[in-house]
Amino acid sequence: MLRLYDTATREVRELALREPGSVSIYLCGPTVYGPPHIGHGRATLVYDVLRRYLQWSGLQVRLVSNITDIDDSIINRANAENRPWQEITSKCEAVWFEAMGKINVARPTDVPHATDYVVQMVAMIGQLVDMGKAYLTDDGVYLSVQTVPGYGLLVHQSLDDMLAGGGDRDVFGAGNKRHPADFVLWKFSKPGEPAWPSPWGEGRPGWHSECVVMSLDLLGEGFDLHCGGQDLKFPHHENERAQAVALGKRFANHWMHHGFIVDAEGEKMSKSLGNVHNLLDLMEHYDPRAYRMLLLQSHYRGPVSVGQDNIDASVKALARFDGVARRFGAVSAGADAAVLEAFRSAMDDDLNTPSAMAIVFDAITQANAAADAGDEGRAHQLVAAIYSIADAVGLTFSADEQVPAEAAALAAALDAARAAKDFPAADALRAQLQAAGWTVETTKAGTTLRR
RNA sequence: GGCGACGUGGCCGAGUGGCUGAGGCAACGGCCUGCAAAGCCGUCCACAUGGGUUCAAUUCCCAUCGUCGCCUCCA
Repeated sequence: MLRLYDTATREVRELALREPGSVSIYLCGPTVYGPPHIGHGRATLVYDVLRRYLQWSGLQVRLVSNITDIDDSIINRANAENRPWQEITSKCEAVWFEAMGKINVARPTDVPHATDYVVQMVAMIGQLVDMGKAYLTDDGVYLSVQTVPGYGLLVHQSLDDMLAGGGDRDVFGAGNKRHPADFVLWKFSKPGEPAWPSPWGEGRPGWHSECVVMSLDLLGEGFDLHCGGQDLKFPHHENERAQAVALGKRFANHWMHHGFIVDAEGEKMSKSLGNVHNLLDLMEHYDPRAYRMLLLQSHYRGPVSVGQDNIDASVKALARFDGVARRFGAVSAGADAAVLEAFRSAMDDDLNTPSAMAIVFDAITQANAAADAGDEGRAHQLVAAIYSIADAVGLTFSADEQVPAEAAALAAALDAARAAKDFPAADALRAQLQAAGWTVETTKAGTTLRR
C-alpha cells in the first residue's frame, strides 16, 4: 500500500483508507481569474500521477477539486477591465480545462464551484457563530482561532510563535479582530460588488470556507487525503482544518503538499515576484509531455526549476521513450512482473517517481538489448511492462508523425538512391531532410522520419 | 525572532552505514551502419566544510557556511 509523507505528522506513513478499495481525495483547485501558470501545472500533474497510479493499483478514486469562482482577485480584475465577473470566471475556467487537457490531466471526478455552495457556507458560518467560535465585526464574520484546539498543526507552530516575528505586513482587518490570526469567514460587500444574503448582511464568503463545506459535502467526514501546494499549507489548509475542528468534525486523515516551482536563481515562482510563466506558452513551445516527464524525474516534495535546459533534457528523454513504441508497436506478451513490482515499490515509497522512471529507462535498455540479441519474447515482456507503467503515470507515446508528401517523396528517393548504392545522392537527400528539421533514420526496412 | 526544507558527478536528479556507489541529459570511445541516425556496450565515478560516533559515513550526531521556503495574495 502507498506510503506518503503526511504534513501533519511529518513522517512517511501509510495512507490509511476509510473504506478499503476506494480513496477519497480533495485537491484545492484554482481561483479562476487568470491563465494557468506552470505552478498550477505542477499541482495538477502531481495529483494526476497520484490518481492514475492509485487507479492502476486497482483502487476506486474519487478526486474532488474545486473551482474558486468568487474572490477578491476576480472582483479586482472585473473592476479593472469593467467586465462582469462571471465572464472572467467562465472564460478562465474554460482555459483552465483546455490547458489541463493539453497536459493530459484527467478531469477530477467532481468539480464543485464556490458560488454553488454559498448557502451551505452561510449555514456553516452560522453554526460557528452559534457555537461562539465565530464573531461579527463591522466588516465581516471571523473565526476565533483561539477556540480551535491544535491550531497550527500543519505549520507546526503555536499561535504565539507565529506572532513572534515576521509580522511586518499589514494584517487584514486587524483593528476588528480579537486575535491577529483570526480569519474572515464572511466579507460584507461594498456597493456594486457581488453579494449573497446572510443573517449578518449581504456579502461573500472568505476563501477558506468553501473547501471545508465542499469536501465534507462530497467526500464526508474523515476523508482520506487532502492535498495542494506547500504555499497552501498556511494559512489556507490550516484555516480549513480550523473550521472543521471548530465544528467538531473529523477532517482529512492525511495531508500531502508538493513543492514549488523555482526560477533559475532558485527563487520561488510567485505572482508578487513577477516570475510566473504561463502554462499555455510552455505547451506551445514544447512537447506538452515534457513537463510531466520533468516532474516525474523529480520528487514531488522538492523544488523544481523549469527552465529551457530542463525541459530540453526531458524532450530528449521522451525521444528515447518514444523509441520503444516505434520499435515494438503493440505487444501481446504479459508484462514482466519484476519490473512492475519494482515500479510499485518505488511509487509506494512516498511516490518516488524519479526511481520509478529509472526503472522504466532500465527496462527500455533491457528491452532493446534483448531485441538486439534476437530474444523478442523477452523484449515484449519488458515492453508490456513499460506500457503498463506509462499508463500508470499518464505518459503517452507520441503518435506517428504525419509526414507531408514532399518529405515522404524525398524519403522514397533516399531509399531508391541507397538501393542503387548512389550514396552521394542519398547523403544529399538526407541532409536536405535534416535541414528541414527531420530526424532521419535509414534502416534496412526503409527510411522513417520524425520531428 | 520563531518554524521548516535543502546542499550529490559537466547539468538535472534518486538513494544508501560497508558487499562500492539509480536514472535522464551532455561529452568521449567502441559495436552496428556504405556513412549517419536509432539501438547496444564502455569511459568520465560525486556526495558543502569542520568535528564526533563507528571496525566502517556520502548516509547517524554536533557545529559552521551557503541556498530556499513559511510566519494572513499565491499551485
